[in-house]
Amino acid sequence: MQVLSYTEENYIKGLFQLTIEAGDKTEAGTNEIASHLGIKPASVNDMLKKLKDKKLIQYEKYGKSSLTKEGKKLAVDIVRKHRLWETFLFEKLAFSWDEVHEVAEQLEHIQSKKLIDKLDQFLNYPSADPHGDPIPNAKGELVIEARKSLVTEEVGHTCKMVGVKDNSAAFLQYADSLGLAINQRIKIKSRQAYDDLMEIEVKGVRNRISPKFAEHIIVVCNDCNKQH
Amino acid sequence: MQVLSYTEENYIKGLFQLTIEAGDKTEAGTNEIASHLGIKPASVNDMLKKLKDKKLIQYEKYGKSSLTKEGKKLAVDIVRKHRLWETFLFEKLAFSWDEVHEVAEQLEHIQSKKLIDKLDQFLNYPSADPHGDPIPNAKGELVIEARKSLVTEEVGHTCKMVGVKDNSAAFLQYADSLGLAINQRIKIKSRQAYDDLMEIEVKGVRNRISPKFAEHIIVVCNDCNKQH
DNA sequence: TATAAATGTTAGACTAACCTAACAAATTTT
DNA sequence: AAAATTTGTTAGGTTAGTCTAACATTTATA
Ligand SMILES: [Mn+2]
Ligand SMILES: [Mn+2]
Ligand SMILES: [Mn+2]
Ligand SMILES: [Mn+2]
Repeated sequence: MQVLSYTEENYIKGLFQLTIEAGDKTEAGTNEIASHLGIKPASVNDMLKKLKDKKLIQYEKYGKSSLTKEGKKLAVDIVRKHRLWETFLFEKLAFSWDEVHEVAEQLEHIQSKKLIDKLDQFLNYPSADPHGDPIPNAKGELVIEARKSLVTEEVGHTCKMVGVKDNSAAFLQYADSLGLAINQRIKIKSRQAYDDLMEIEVKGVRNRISPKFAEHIIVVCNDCNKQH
Repeated sequence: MQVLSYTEENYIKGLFQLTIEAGDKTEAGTNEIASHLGIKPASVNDMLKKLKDKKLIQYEKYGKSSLTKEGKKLAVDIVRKHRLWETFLFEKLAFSWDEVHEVAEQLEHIQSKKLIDKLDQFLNYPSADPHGDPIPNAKGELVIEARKSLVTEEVGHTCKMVGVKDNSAAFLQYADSLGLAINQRIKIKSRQAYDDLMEIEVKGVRNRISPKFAEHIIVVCNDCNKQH
């Protein structure tokens, strides 16, 4: 397994997030990758050629890009490191939910297999990071449960929050203020037909939230599964 | 306080090690810095000009280099991070003595004041790393005790090991095999006049060691201090 | 003190990772 | 199907950090 540069790692991880992890797509375009990484399309184009040469992605001129098996393996490994570090920061160093991501962006690039395996052990092999995202195991296996967005949840159902789609501090702080956290139960009380505002109940407290906000809360719902 | 690149940090740290930390010098030459960092003198020369522009070092053409106050502050901070991470790896993740340095070389460059302060707290504000080297506090204060090399120790004295001067795995493993570790008491039994081999006693076991080896073991000695 | 050796500098080149500006292809809209 | 828009590529530059080869200065030695 080849060793990538800091920058190459970020491209591979970005492509993973845009395809496999997004769930609904298997490939991503040059401009899309560029805006995701905050880099100009011309620069991305250069890197795509390089990653193709290294057999980490599939790419043809004017076509979309996708990870090869090897590329995916490397990407999952970076995601594993990122989430284990976030868990460490949250659980052991008392970082708050919205502070862990930025530091993990740096820590995810530390190269030491032993370090990450020992960290995993130290944290008692966690299955999810502080945002509820699943942590791949040492073999690179990623268990993706049946998840959905809160915005699609039905009135009357009670679901459990398992993650977020937005990691910005603004979003996370807003979520906090509503009592929302990983593993928090959420009951959908009503949905206003006119503007789609949802009324939710969290720890006995009711609040109304926008579809834009609800869109970014990921939940699992037993009620949905029952009456499938 | 300016933010340095990964590379600039390594130069500043290297110069710190060659001057202030070596104890016996206040400045270092271009070739000396080059061989310490494993970089060619021509490249070092470029960087010295750049660091001078940033007011981190004093340097004149054909002269030696030394850290400015600002440069020293930055260097001490990197050393603090390096040693806190080594302590973390050793104490919390069960890394062995000779494995921590390599990984800490990467971790020392992570940029987050909060991270390092929290780590310090998590480790209960340690004063020395696994090799016995002092850890600067959050204010950048570095307590340097009166230390000496084992090779200069007198026969009959009992001293305490507090550090090493060589961090290579070969050296550290050799030290381990002799029962040597931080805070380990060492008694000097004799010194052979012909070849300067020293006989030491560690945990009741006697061994003979070369001056080359003894040179790299750092000790503090109460017996020496008594008869000042 | 003249010469040799060691030390330090400069010039020119290279790579990785980025950029802007101009252009080309593909897709969408009219 | 033509035009407009979006998407992607190319050419040519820049910067940081490295190198080699040639040259200059300082220091040590004969
Ligand atoms: Mn994250
Ligand atoms: Mn990253
Ligand atoms: Mn070290
Ligand atoms: Mn370093």
